[in-house]
Amino acid sequence: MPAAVSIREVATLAGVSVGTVSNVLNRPDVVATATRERVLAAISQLGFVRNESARQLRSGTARAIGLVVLDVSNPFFTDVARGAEEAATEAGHAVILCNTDESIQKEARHLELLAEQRVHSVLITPADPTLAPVHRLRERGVSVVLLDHPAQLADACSVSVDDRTGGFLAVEHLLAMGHQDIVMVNGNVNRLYQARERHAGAVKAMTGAGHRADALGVVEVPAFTVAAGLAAGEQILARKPRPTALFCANDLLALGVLQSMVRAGVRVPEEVAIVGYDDIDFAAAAAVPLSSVRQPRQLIGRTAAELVIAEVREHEAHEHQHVVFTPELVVRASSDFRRSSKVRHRMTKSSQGR
Amino acid sequence: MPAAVSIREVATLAGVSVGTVSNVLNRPDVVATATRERVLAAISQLGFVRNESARQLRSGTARAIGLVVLDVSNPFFTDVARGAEEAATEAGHAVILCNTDESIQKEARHLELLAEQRVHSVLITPADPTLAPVHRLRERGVSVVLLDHPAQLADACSVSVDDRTGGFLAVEHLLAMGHQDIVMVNGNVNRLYQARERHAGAVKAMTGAGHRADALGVVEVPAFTVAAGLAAGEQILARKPRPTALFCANDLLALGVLQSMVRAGVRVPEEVAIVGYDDIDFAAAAAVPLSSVRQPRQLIGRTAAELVIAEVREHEAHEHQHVVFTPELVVRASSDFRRSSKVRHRMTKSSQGR
DNA sequence: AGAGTGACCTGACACGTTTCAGGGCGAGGA
DNA sequence: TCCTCGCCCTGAAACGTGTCAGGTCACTCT
Repeated sequence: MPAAVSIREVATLAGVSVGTVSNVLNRPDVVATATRERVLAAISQLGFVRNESARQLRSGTARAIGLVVLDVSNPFFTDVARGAEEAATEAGHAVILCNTDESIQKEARHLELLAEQRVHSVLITPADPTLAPVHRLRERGVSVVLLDHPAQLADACSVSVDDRTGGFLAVEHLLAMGHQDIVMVNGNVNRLYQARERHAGAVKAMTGAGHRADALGVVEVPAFTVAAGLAAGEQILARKPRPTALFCANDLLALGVLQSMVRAGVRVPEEVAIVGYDDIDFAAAAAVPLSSVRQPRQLIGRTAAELVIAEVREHEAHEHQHVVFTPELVVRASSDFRRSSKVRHRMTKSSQGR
Repeated sequence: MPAAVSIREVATLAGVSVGTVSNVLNRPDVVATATRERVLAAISQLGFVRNESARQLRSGTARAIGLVVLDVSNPFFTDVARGAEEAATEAGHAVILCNTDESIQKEARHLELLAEQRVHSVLITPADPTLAPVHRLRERGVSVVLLDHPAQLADACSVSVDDRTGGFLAVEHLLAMGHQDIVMVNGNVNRLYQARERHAGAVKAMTGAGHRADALGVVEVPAFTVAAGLAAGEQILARKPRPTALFCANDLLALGVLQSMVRAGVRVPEEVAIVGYDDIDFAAAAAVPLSSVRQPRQLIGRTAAELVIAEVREHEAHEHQHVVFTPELVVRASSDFRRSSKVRHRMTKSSQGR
C-alpha cells in the first residue's frame, strides 16, 4: 500500500510552502497564476487527495450530515433520502445514511457514531418517542431537523406532513364509499408519532360522520413491513363479521394485507376495500392498484437538508422553522370498484379464454 | 454551541495525563481499576465524545466502508445494503452509502469523496465499464470488492451472482412454456455488465433450443426503473405481431411493463408472459405475481463486507477471492397460467358478483 | 539493605491540514 | 534616495488523538 501523499510532499515538489498549497486548494485567487499552476501540476503528478480527517480536525466539524431513518427498505424513506442527498451534494456535503429499524438502541448507537464523526447536523425520524437522544445532540451543538415529526421543539427545525389530515382523508373516503365497519392496521400508537396522528385523523373522520370514536377497529402490528401486513391480513380474515374496509398506516402494510386477501380469495375492493399511506411507486403496480395518501417524499428530504444547511450557515441568527406539507388522497381500484371494473372485466374474459 | 470537550479536559478533571485517558478508551486492561473509574466518571460528567477525525488522522484510515450502488431506490440494492451494514456494524465499521444512478460522473464524484474520507475500503457496483475509477482506488491502497461484477481482477475480491445462468433459466422456462416469440427488455449491453451477461444467458437458451441467436428480440431501456418499464411496455404494445413472452432484466422494469399491459387490457400470462429478475419483495405482490430470477440479496452484501474486512485485517497475506452465487428461478403467475387460475377464477366470480 | 521486578502512569511527539502574523520585494510617489 | 503600499509567499502554531520510551513507586527476593 503506497503511503498516502500529503500536502507537504506536494509543496516540496512544487517548490513552495505548505501554506501556499493549502491556499491553492482553498483560496486559489490569493496565489499567483504561475505558482498555482505549478502546484496543481504537482498535485496531479503525485495523485494527491485531501485528507478530510485532518481538515475536520482543524475546522472542528465535518462536511457531512447524518440522515437517520426508521427503515431504508421502505421506498418512502429511500425517496426522502434521495431528496436530501441531492440538496446536500449541491451544497458540498456528504450524507451518511443510518437505519434504526424503529429500535431505540440502534438509534442511540447510530447517533453516538454520528457524534463521533462530528457531523455538523442530523436529519432524523425519531424512534425514541421521548426525543431524549435528539436533545443530547442539541446540547452538543449539532443542528437537528426532525423529519416527519413536527414536535414544536424550541431548538430544532422540523419538516413533516400533516398526518392527522392524511388519516382523516383516508377514512372520510372510505365512509363516503358507504363503509361502516372500518379497521385501521397500525403500529404502536404510543411509540410512533406517525401511528398516533394518522389514527387521530381517522377517528376524527369517524366521529365527524356521527360514529362513536371506538367504532374504528384497530389491528396493531409490530412493524411497518409487508410481512407484518400479511400477518395482520390473516388476523383480519379470522374475524367473524369481517370488516368491509381497511386503512393501513403505510403502503407496505397495505401491500401485505392485500396479498393475504388475494391469497384467500377475498375480493378487493368488493368484499374489502383497502387504503394505504405514502403512495410509494409500487402502490400503483399492486395486485389491485392501491389507493393511498400521497406525501411529497423527495421534497421532504430536500427541504430538510436545505433547512439544516441554512441553519449551519446562518449560525446564531437562525430561526427554527416548522414546515408542514399537506397530504393528498389518491384513489385507485383498491377502494373504488368503479375504477377496477374495466380491468376486472377483461380479466374475466381472460379466464374464460383459456 | 458549547465547545466540544477533549481528552485533555477529561484528563485534568480526573487528575491524570491524556495518555491515561487514551488508554482507558482503547486498552482499559492496562490501567488500574480505581483510575479507570475516575476517568470514566469524568468522561460521563463532561459528556466527552471521541473525535473520530483525530483518531483517523492518527491511525491513517477511517473505520468506515463505502458502499457505492447503482440505484438506492431499487429494493435489490437496499437489501444488499442491509446485509453489508449488518456485517459492518458487527465489526465496528460504519457504512457510507452512495448512489450513482448509473452515471460515470456521479460515480467518480462519490469515489473522490470517499477517498478524501480515507475510508478503509469500498464495495461497489461499477457504473464505469472500464473500471478505471476502481483501479485508481486500488493504486491509492483502498481495498475494493466488486459487487455483482465478477471481473477477474488480480487486485480485488468480487461477489456476484451468475447472471448468465440467470438469463438462461428465465428464457429456458419461457421456451418450455411453449413461447417462440420472446423479447428481452434490457439496459445498454455495452455499458452494464449485468445487462450483457443476462442477455448472453438468454441467447444461449434460445440457441440451445435450436433457435437462431437473433430470434430473441430486444427492447433497450435507458434505466432500470418502473418508469422505463412502462415506456418499454408501450413500445411493445405497438409491435405488430406482439411477442408472447417478455424477459425483463430486472423486476422494476418487469413491474412497469406489467402495469402497461394491465392498463392496455392485455392478459398476463395468457397473451403475454413476463419474467423479471431479482425477485424483490414487491414482485410477489404485483398485479399478477411476478416470476423472477432470485438472487441472495442480503447475503451478497454481507459476504462483500466480510471479505473486505478480512482483507484489511489480513493485510499482505490476503488472497483475493471471487465468490459467485447461483441464481434460482421462481415461477409465479406472470409466466404460468396454471398458477394464476385459482386466483383468476375467484376474480371472475367477483366481477360477476357486482 | 540493595537489587530486581512489575504495575502503573507521564509527557512529548506525530498525524495532515488551515490559519495567520509577518517578511521579502518590486513599483510608484515624494 | 527613501518611504509606503500591495502582492505573494513563508513558517509556525494549533486541532484531538494514539503511541511509546521512559519514569515512579511499592513490593519481593536474596
